Amino acid sequence: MPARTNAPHACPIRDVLDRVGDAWSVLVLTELAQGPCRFNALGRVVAGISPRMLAVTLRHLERDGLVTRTVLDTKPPQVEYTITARGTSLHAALGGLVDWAARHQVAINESRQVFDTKV
Amino acid sequence: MPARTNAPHACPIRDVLDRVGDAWSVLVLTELAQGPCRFNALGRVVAGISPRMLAVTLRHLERDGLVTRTVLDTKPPQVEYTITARGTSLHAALGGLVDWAARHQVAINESRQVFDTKV
DNA sequence: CTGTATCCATGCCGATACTG
DNA sequence: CAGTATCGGCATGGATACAG
Repeated sequence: MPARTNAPHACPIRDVLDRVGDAWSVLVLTELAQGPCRFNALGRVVAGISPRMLAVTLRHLERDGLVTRTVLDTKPPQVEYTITARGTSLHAALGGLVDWAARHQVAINESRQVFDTKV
Repeated sequence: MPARTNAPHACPIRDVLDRVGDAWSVLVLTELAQGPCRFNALGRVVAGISPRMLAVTLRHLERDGLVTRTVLDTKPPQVEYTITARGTSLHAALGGLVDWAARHQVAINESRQVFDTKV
């Protein structure tokens, strides 16, 4: 039962946590929270992401109704991704966690160092 | 750059999100939020977890100062795990996300069905 | 520009067996 | 009871090449 491979859980909340656990989803969502963005522009801002993972991530976010995908009939064609209200609310909910992380980050690193030197 | 394998990120928040993304960490932390628990008792409650992953997960949580490990000198020796204040606060912060998930879960599933039938 | 298809290295994690 | 050691399958995701 390894996280997101199988899902025999009765707990549907897992779906959402799995999305949050996905590194790229959070980064992309955070980026789109600042305004609409095109594919390659996202690829540049979210450093290190491959086209493949960017496409997969965007597809997931779109499937969950967190972002919308609109094709502009420019030449050459461009695609703009925009965060939805639902996506914005998730980003806000995520903010609570991020705040927690920011507040405890130093203490956690200290704990880790102590733990590592003891072992 | 797959999530938690490498970490060339300047973003330290990732560490925390990685922990949240780990399925077992959240489940174990949630369980311990209800009160102290011993190793095998946890193994029974967190259905499906292997001794290995339970040990790994608990060590991670302990390393981050989210739980404490106390050896009782009983016969046979038992080990009790207890959530710390820091762990409790993380669990609380997690609550915001869980609430969000609960509120949007139905709509998300609808979006997924729509998306899947369109493709 | 915006993706998709394929290949393959990496490493996670379940199973099993064993120790203090 | 509370773990650790080892093995191996398998999903994840990066690299590359290519298509619309």
